[in-house]
Amino acid sequence: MIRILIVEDEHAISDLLRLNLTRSGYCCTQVFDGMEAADLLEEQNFDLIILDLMLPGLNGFELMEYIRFLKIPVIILTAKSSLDDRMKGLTSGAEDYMIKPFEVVELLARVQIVLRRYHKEKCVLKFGDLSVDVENQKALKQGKEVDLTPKEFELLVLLMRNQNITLFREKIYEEIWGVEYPAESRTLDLHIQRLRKKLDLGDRLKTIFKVGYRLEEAS
Amino acid sequence: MIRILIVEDEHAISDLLRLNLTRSGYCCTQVFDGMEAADLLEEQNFDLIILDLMLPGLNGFELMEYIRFLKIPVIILTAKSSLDDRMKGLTSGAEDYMIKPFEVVELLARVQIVLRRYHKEKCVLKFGDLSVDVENQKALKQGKEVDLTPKEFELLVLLMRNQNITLFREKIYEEIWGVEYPAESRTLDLHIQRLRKKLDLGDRLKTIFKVGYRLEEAS
DNA sequence: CAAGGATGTATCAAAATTGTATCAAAATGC
DNA sequence: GCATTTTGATACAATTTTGATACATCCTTG
Repeated sequence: MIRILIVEDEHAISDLLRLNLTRSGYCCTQVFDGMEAADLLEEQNFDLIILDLMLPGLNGFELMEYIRFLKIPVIILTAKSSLDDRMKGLTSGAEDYMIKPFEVVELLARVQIVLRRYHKEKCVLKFGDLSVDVENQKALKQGKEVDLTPKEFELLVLLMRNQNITLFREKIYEEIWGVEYPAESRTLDLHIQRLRKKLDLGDRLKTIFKVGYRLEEAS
Repeated sequence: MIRILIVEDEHAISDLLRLNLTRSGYCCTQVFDGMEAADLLEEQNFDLIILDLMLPGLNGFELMEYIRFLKIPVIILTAKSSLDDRMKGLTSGAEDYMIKPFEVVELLARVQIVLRRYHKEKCVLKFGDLSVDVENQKALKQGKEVDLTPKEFELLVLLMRNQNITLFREKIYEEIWGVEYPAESRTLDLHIQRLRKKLDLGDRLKTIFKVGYRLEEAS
């Protein structure tokens, strides 16, 4: 799920944004001044920020500095008049900007390209303290990279894509090894063990006796 | 010198563009219909194209298809009315668009970000104690120049432009050697080794077993 | 609860992949 | 044309991955 933070003091505009972005499948959080934004950014992670430069409380540009440090892409909203602001906004690290009043379709389009540019739409799978960047063949546990072999990685991705779903041994074997499951082989069990060990999965990677395996949060 | 192709049938607008872009130090070429544009693209190379979608002769979208094939970034110009066109333009591969009538300052800003995104502007890449001046084919380690051969340099630039991103062997090979990766070739490995040695990259240039390589700060 | 099948675990060797050294061909400069 | 540099090939070493085996342990069923 892609998370967008809307930093805008005019409630009408903020709600308009939220409505449309939510409808497009994004997960939105609204804040109405710069301090709130800074606080929230401390504790939560966002994929994109939509920022009105004319904010009460904190100066928009100071906030930009902080956001740049976090490396989160920003689309700036700015009043029609001030071209100077626009230039400043761009050079201070914004990914894009829109001039108020703006067309909603245009906003959605810009959100889309900014996200594409940041490869955020490419999927990062999450499960508890694990996150798996499929594109980059990276598995992170609590933010730290864990070295996985290609087979282990494939298996993990398969499991993560099917959280809370029981995967049959035969199904897994065919997906990963591409051939039918040789009944006596212990290969699959082995790789499951290796994943459990490397990622400390314990019984969050459940064994379904005689059937297969399932990844689910410990209850 | 950065070369921009302006494809616009209204002479007044075309000239306005040329005037401002030239003043900003870009090298501009003007054409006034799609056929001319296609012909010129056959024989010359450009860094950016500014394209009016409403063209006589060739359909703008057909031209887009061709441009996408050339991998040249495009900023689309479109009449205020047609929002549909804008959407189509974006999805057919444009990097950005502007609605006529537009502010010249805004255009310059967009040209700037699109070029930056495409790494066409003069840039010095940095990674730890390395900095690479792409224009001048110079690689510096702790400020001191390191002699790299052309192939080594190309490879380094590719890696530096994709820090923290896993580059697949096939992808690297195609980028640098321009042909499909011959499965048994050890050439790529060799050049990686040479870079590691010359630049003392150790395992900051990570091997992703069976997948490729990735440049990232040691954790 | 005991038997028997299924899974967990440790160890090891084969296979695959990558690292390294050396050398010759190709390109470049003088 | 010759010397030098760059590039890629080859052979072999080192490393990593993978699957097999053996045995321990666990689960299910009667």
